[in-house]
Amino acid sequence: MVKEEADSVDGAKGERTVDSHPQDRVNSEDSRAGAEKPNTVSGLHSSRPNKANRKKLKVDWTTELHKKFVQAVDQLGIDQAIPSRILELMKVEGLTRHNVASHLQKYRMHKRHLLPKEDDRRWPQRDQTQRSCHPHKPIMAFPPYHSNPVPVGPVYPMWGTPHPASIQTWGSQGYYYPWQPTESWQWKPYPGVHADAWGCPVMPIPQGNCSTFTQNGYGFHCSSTMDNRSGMPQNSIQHQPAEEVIDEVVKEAINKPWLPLPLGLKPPSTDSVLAELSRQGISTIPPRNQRL
DNA sequence: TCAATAATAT
DNA sequence: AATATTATTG
Repeated sequence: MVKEEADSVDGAKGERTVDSHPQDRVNSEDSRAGAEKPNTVSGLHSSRPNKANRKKLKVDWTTELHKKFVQAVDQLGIDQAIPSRILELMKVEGLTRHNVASHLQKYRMHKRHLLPKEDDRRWPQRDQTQRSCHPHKPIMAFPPYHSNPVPVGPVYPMWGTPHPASIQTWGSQGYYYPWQPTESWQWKPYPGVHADAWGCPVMPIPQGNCSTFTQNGYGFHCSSTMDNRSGMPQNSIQHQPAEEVIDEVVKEAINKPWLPLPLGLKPPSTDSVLAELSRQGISTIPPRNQRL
């Protein structure tokens, strides 16, 4: 049992391709995936595959699952981002509060760690199915005055990002998530959100790109200054910014709507934003609380 | 063995 | 609910 990754039908990928499963299977019992799946669950005794054994099976936090998780957290906002609520919002059968709590823990930890620090290069992605939306890895351009005139002040505590309610946003309207889409985390910047929604990089990178590229002032380290005694190909990013870089920028922009967009990013149209929201099942913009 | 990740305990 | 600890896995 252990992981329940198996059931991808196609066999093309070990992982499932798209969520498409409104209700994930958290530990599928299907041991049929080929003689494998040794019963790790010792306590599992044949009989009803149903609920009897759903105790020890591990939840595989696939991207899809995680996506839901993140979305739930997003919706709830940091105030309500509590395991039980998250659980509800996710509506994943079989998932327990504990599962969520555990994941939340990890989630928070990671955020804490890689946020205040330099690049928040996301976690390793375990599913490369839907890679970034930039097939050709265009390069991002940055304003020269990049030294960030914006007194972005303190680094936000990560989980408690301020609610820049009064700040002008990209869209013509002043709208955007009150609690802000704090997800600099996910493997995919925004699942299902396409380039059009968030803007596409359009310009080649200037040469002076070595320093920082995030609006915060921190960014990727200049590889030329690093001692690569190991002779690693680390300078690769210099000439060809990985999608990570792009992701980085996009995320940065998403996370800090109140900052000016970096050159090369076009703001999403209000329409696309709304469309995306409704796509995600959000037809109404929650003012603040979801609580009752 | 070790690191990562989820489960379980406090 | 949050955090700490333990267990499992690769």
